[in-house]
Amino acid sequence: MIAPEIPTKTVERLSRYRRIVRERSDGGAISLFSYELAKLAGGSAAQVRRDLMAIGCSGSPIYGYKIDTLVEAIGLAIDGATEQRMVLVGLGHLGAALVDFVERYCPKLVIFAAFDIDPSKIGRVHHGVRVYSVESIGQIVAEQQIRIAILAVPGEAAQAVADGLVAAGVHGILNFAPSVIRTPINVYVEQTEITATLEKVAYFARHYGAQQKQRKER
Amino acid sequence: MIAPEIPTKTVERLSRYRRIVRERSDGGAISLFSYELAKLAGGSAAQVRRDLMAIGCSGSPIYGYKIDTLVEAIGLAIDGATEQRMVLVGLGHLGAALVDFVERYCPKLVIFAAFDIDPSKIGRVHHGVRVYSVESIGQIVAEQQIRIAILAVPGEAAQAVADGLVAAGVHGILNFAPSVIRTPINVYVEQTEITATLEKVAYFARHYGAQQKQRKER
DNA sequence: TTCACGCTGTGAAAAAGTTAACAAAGTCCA
DNA sequence: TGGACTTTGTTAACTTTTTCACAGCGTGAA
Repeated sequence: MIAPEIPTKTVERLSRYRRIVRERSDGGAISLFSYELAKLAGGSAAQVRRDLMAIGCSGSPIYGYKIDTLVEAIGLAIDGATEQRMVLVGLGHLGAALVDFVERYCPKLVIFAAFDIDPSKIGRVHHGVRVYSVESIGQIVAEQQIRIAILAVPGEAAQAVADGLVAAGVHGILNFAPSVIRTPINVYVEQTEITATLEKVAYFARHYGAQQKQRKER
Repeated sequence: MIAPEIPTKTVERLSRYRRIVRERSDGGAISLFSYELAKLAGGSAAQVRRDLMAIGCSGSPIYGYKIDTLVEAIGLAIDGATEQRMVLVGLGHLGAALVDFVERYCPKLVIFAAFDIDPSKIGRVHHGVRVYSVESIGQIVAEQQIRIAILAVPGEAAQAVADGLVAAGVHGILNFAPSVIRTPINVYVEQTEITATLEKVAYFARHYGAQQKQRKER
């Protein structure tokens, strides 16, 4: 299989589907229909089928989609062959929350190391993750050939840290800092705008008469 | 002015623009051009102009957009007339981080109260926010006529909490829990999928040869 | 065997979002 | 004064994403 080139939005939804069907599987289910998954994930049945089609996953008109086949296919499509190691920069409240998230919900992702400037945190181990000084970012990332980094630092520090990460060989950055970072074009950056998300919810909550987003499930 | 009905994506970007131009304004700038804002925000100049057009904000070919006009126009478009009060459910690491975020970057949003099940937190004040027992959610939300809620609870608890919030009159929910919640159609729900975002970055970092998303800013 | 049923897979249409491109307008400089 | 320059406001083209709609296919009932 070459590069399937899955659309951005589909990748996101596949991840959600996987989480949902895993839960379903714990409940004893063997298979489900597209409309069931759509209801659980908040989308339309056609979209579910199309997303699954994109990764070459097919179901039967009788049983729907087999859950274990589905989990496997999603894994094949979006996970790497091996587990992927990441580093986390900034172990404040947000960083700590992220460590828990990854540990709990992302079995194929591992936070290999965390970095902070607070001397009282450096050298300690938080949830199985060792904390280093930010000064050693370059060295550790390069040595360990880490390709993915999570930024949970204050906005002012984000660009400098990002520069160091890129220089050390990182290809993907998930940035939670409220400031847009600039990188070479071959680095994938996902900018998580918590502020913007909050303000968006406030806006649409005020305009709640006119729904967008809300799927017509039910 | 009636309901301007601004597109979802535009609302998000406007929020980002505002944050950026505010910073710029601290730096002494009076006005900027669309291409400058585009570069700072990671988009195209045409998009910036289109977004600003959507809120009836106009600039001059000579100065570009005046920063204070811009901030005011964005505020008029996406903020309410008065500051909006929210409640936060779940004061773990993530919740604590969110309190800081709102305080620091969202001057028009106030977290009025937080709720948790941990007795050691209840009754205390965290960053100016008083923590109550989750049992009092309904009462406080209804009494104070809170319309927006942030969910930072474990996935298992999300649906039950959401039901209570909706019953108490909430119109908008920002859900950080990794489980999709169901609500009546007149409630706006924003599902923040941290897990999915992480996996997406991992996926695209691996496929970094083929860029999407990355704007061609230099 | 034959029919009706319900769901999948998928092309085609529609909608949403983004980029390109250009007329209009103000300023500067000669 | 007039022409070159720069950037806005906006329309049109284009791309991406979502929805519609229906043929095809096992199954189970008759």
